[in-house]
Amino acid sequence: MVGQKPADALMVGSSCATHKTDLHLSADQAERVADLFKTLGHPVRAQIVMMLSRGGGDVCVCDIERHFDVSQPTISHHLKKLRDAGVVYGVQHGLWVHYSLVPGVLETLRQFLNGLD
Amino acid sequence: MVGQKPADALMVGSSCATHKTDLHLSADQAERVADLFKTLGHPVRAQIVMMLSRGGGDVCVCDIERHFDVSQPTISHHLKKLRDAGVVYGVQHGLWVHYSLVPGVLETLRQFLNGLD
DNA sequence: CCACTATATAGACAAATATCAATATAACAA
DNA sequence: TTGTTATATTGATATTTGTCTATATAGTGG
Repeated sequence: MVGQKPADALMVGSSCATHKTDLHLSADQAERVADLFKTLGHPVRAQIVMMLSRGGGDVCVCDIERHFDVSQPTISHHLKKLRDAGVVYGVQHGLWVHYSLVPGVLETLRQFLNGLD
Repeated sequence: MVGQKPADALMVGSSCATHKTDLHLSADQAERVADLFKTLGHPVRAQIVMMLSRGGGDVCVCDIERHFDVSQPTISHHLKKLRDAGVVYGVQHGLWVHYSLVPGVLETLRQFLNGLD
């Protein structure tokens, strides 16, 4: 939880003219949303997610590696970040591991974005 | 541009069974999408964006500061990151500055997310 | 001009991140 | 068992990030 004031500190007055600032998003929810955004906030990870989506899942790590000009451990590191955030999962098939998107996990972000503008 | 292979390196064969990995997202586009995601990838910034949306724009910095338990320069720093990413803009009104969302800027992300799953 | 206020900037520092080379692990195959 | 291969982990290192205090900037009002 980062720098969040208690709820009863919201909506107090000020001398300037704008007060339309209630959040409608708890600090916990903000934390989860931000964590997902951060996870997608690297070009390699954004593209991995897109590959898994486009490929319909079950994409081999060896095929992921081919698309990028970074080392194998770096790809493995990005996959771990995606796994830890609950965005993807991997299944072992013999020597290979096939990755897929966790279904519905990006719904949180869609809802956040659709609530905006 | 981060660790992106040239396009002609895509879709080569492998000994494992999955090859459904064409990207449909250029490296430049991935960079922009990731940059926006990264910008929203902090709980304070995610909540600032939500406040601006909920408030319909023209929200005073002084009202933003009230919601968080971090110092004034830290809020200023986060607003700068949001400005630099083209997510928000501020207009001076006397001593105060009113921030708003840049209209439509999050459309890129909606499109990215709606193309997934 | 001077004091006061809101916001931004500069500088310092700790923590987190991205990357790579080297190594470990685990599954297959001979 | 021994070798080979795909992926993960470890450890080192450079860069980036988030935060603070202190200070600057710019607008308001006497």
